[in-house]
Amino acid sequence: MGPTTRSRFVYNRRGRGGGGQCTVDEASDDDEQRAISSSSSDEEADNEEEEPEASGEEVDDGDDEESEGEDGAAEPANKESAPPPAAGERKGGRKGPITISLKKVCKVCKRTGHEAGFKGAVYIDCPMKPCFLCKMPGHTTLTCPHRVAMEHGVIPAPRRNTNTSLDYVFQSQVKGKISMVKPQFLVPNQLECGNIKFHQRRVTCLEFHPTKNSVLLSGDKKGLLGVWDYVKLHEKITYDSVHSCILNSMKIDAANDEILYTASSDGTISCTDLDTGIGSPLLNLNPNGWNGPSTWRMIYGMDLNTDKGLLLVADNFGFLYLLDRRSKTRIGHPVLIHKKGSKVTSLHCNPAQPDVLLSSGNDHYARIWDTRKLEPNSSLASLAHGRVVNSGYFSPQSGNKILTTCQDNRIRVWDYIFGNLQSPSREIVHSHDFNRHLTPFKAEWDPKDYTETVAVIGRYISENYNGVALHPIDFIDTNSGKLLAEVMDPDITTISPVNKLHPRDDVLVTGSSRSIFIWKPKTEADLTEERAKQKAKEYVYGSCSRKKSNGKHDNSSDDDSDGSPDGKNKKAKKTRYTHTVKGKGKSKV
DNA sequence: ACGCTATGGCCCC
DNA sequence: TGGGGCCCCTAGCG
Repeated sequence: MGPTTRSRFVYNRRGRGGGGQCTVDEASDDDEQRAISSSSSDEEADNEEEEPEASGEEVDDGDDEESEGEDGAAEPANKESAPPPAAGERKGGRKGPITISLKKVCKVCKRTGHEAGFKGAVYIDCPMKPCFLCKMPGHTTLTCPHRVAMEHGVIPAPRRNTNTSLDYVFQSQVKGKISMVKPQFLVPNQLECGNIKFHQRRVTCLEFHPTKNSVLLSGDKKGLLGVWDYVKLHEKITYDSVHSCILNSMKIDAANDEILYTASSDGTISCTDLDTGIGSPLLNLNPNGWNGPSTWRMIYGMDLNTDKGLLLVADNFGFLYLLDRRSKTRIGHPVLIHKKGSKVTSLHCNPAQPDVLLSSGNDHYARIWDTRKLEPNSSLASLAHGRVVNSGYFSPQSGNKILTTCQDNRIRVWDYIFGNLQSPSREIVHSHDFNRHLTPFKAEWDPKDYTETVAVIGRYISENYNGVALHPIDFIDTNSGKLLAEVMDPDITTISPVNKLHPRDDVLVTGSSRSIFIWKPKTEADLTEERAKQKAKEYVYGSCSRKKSNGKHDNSSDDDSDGSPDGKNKKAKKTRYTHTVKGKGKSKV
């Protein structure tokens, strides 16, 4: 029981706002936090308590759902989805054959005759728009060929143990070798420590300390930098004066691990001594202050060439700057590496050959450079993308592969950088398009996976998970495009664009809105409890199902956002979105 | 319960 | 080539 309880730190499921989420500051002792956390049975209790409040409508609810069918204007309690006339009917004169379908107005395109938007936890695409997932016209997400079912969820299949001779052979000969070949891949899918929420704005970057196992660095949109220990949560330092706006990137050299480099949209690079807390500016691209957006320089991409002691930095006008780490001086002139005036979104030095640099940009390209011979138009390769490239990374071990995330909802993989780079080896359709309000999604390699296969990335499009719209974090096999795991928790209803895997441990850290979450793999005990919980739930549904449907508030996270569309946790079938691979040379999707 | 707003990217003129 | 407007499966605040 312990572990799962642990995952529910958010205990203000009743009163919004007043309930007081458990922030790290307030309750420093994590054991106490565990004690307060609510178990699943509490949840049920809450639900039932809430029901009487809305009981009058609840009854209607049930009836309507039945009379109108699944797709129609069901979920009338959902204020938005119910068109005004229908709502009126319902309020006053109960059910009846409410088939006033005439005035269906689409919330997306504002035209009549159809409806789009959330129906409970399911989002209905507007048929006038291209597919939200693959961006091609002619169909919607529901019928998108890239929407395929995932075979296995995050919960592993039950262990086979038949004690036959075959099993014996398998255990003694085959299995031993398999684990030699590839260590078991453990998905950190269990919330380990609750809602860590000291950032006041959305989290924009996260980084594990390269040598101290439980030390984590986090940055937000305001420029706040947090250095903290996720085992001893009270050990936390925040720096609010290092940067004045979006903290875009952080780097620590493992060989010199007390110095932290940070890059920000305020146009500066700063280095902070983590021992003394003293910071000093390394670069300021806006020495003359604010003169309007057309001149203000922002820094997004940054990386370290540890061999040469170089810091590589790129701005939103397409220029790359080289800095000598020690003398803190610029080397040479800025070099235009992407279309003039376009943002360079990320930089990555090849782990095997640090002189080789990968840059990604708003000009729809990722480019490979030799930093020893930098000139405009001297890139070793230009990798074309459909839209803005959010990030590009060499594979963490050999540096032979490239993984990019592009706003055309595709993750691209190049298997061999010395081969033909004309087109990617694979394109994996995956929902990570974003609007300006979110931190860009970036698919990142699992640094522990020396087969250089697994990547992690948050998902934009929501999925109906037991009646709640959630945005999972996806683990993707970049060789096959298969979804290995989707990580989510009913308490996290916000989108999780920032994800980082621990360099050594099976730990995932997620930045979702203002909150940070730590995930670890599920233990046997977790699984057992989960099954029990599920069983209990089934029982409740079975015995008093009709009344169960509302509970709009019961799942709201601390964020208390209305990012969760109303009425989303109606009971509804689980639908899954996933992704598919497009092999080289296959017809255009 | 609203309504506002971030300084995103794209399209169009 | 540059500015204005438009589009949103956002989130949090007043």
